[in-house]
Order: sequence, then structure tokens, then C-alpha cells
Amino acid sequence: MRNTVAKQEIEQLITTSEVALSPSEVETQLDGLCNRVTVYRVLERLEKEGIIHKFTNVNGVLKYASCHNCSTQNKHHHNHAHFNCVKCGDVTCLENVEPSFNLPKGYKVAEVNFTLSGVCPKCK
Amino acid sequence: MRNTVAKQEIEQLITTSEVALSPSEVETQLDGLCNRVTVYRVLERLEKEGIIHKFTNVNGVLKYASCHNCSTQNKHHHNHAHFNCVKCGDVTCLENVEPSFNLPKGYKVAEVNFTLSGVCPKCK
DNA sequence: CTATTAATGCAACATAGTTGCGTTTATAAA
DNA sequence: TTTATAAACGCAACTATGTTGCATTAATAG
Ligand SMILES: [Mn+2]
Ligand SMILES: [Mn+2]
Ligand SMILES: [Zn+2]
Ligand SMILES: [Zn+2]
Repeated sequence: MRNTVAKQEIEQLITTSEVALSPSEVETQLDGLCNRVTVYRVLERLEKEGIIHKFTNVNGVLKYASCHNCSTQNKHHHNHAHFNCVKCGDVTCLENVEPSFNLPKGYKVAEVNFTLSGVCPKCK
Repeated sequence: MRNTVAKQEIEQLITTSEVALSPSEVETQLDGLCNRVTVYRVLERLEKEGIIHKFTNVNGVLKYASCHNCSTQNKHHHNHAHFNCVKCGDVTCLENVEPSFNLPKGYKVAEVNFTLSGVCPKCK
């Protein structure tokens, strides 16, 4: 994995962001630093390295946020909730909120996507 | 709300389906009965009437499934889990699986999207 | 410094979903 | 039964999101 300018900038952007970002939001904030396609590819790379994680927002749009205890070795574990505020539009990780649930016999879970929408504390 | 052919067929299709359907899957199964745009519009109408409910699948694609205790009066309540089998591709409602979780103070939840992916009992 | 190949840019494509507008048709009133 | 009305529809055009192939550029190992 080469340490390119695009990679550095995008990593910086996401790890310092308070909110989760979509590829198009990343592209906008980079303001022409690199091509749209490169944004997608770099985000994919960063995810493989365990630096960021992705999830599908309530509306179906892909979002990325930084990881806290992941790496290429330690596989991603992101069963935590994500919250989408309908007022400010912010989408944030709720790292400490993990849903508990009981599946019927026979289901084997690989991935959990738990997304909430509503009003965040800032907008309340 | 007028009782059109397209509406009847689409309602039939979804309420008798064992799995949740995306607009394009509905379109395919209708085999040219109506326009693609009409599919989207009818699905929206059926949802407003409390006949079907929608959710965002793990991959971000919209899915619809029939409701069991909803109506225009009784608002939608669909906090139940949805399961996406990575082998057969089926997406199903797990009506009896509702996640429990504790949010930090100040969050007001409006919608819950809880989607699981993995292997279903049939494919195990 | 040079060779290798990962990473990039570009163009073209694919899929999902939306919008405006003129036409059709379900329904209720005459 | 006929007619008027607006809900529903079809079509075309558009936006957003994401992907792929291929030629070019540039990070890095030797
Ligand atoms: Mn997260
Ligand atoms: Mn359901
Ligand atoms: Zn907010
Ligand atoms: Zn299956």
C-alpha cells in the first residue's frame, strides 16, 4: 500500500471528522485534490487496512468513519449503532451502543447494520 | 386512492411473497404490466396505506414487505430485524426479533433500521 | 538512478431513484 | 348511462451513486 497524497488527505479528513462521511462528501471536501473514482478506491483501501469502517445509512447511502480498535490483523468489529439526525443531518457512531437480540435457530450472522434516525442531543 | 390494476397486482405480489422485494424485482415479476416509475409510485402509496413497509437492505437497496398490524391509522411499527442471506440472496422479515439497546441521554429515536446478513436456516 | 507495479485519471457504463408534463382512466356526481 | 374531475399513469429526461477498462503517472524497493 503506497502512501499517496490522496490517501494521506482522505485518512486525515475522516479520522479528524466528528461525523461519518459519504464518498461524495469526501470528494467535496477534498476540493479537486483527486478524481472521484480515486476517492472510492482509497476509502476501500483504508477500510482493508482497518483504519476506517463503513456502513449503510438509513437512506441507503454509504458512510465511512474512523475505527478505534481495528487493524489489518484485528478484524473489523462494528456492531455499534449509527445515528442519523434528521435536523442537522449529522451521522455519527455510537460506539457504546450495541444492540442485543435473539435469533431463531439456524441463522448465522456475519454482519450487523444498526442505524437509527431521529433527533440528536445538539438539536433537541 | 384509486384501485388500479397496477396497485392490485403489486399488492398481491408483495403480500404473497415469502421474501422482501425491491422495486426492480417487483418490476421484473410484473413483466411489463406497468411502467417502472409506476412501480415506485404504487409502492409509496401502499406504504402510506399501511399495507406494506419498507426498509434499507445491508447493501443500501430499498426493500418492501407486507405489514401485519399496520394501517393508515395504526402507524407503522417496524423495529424488527431483517435478514439478508448471502447464499440464497433472500431478504426476510424477522418479525419477532427486535433489538434492545440503551441510548445516551438526549437522543430521540424516530426510526430503527436493523439489518443482519449471514446464512439463513435453509442454506445452513 | 532505474525498474516495477500500485495508484491514478478519464471516459464510459450500470443501477437506483426522481421529476415534469401530457394522456389515460377510476370514480363520483349529474 | 353519461360526463366531469383529478388521481394515476407513461414517457422522456435527469440526478445520484457506484463500477470497470485501460492508458498514464508516481511511490518505492533494489
Ligand atoms: Mn461507526
Ligand atoms: Mn419487515
Ligand atoms: Zn442534530
Ligand atoms: Zn439462504
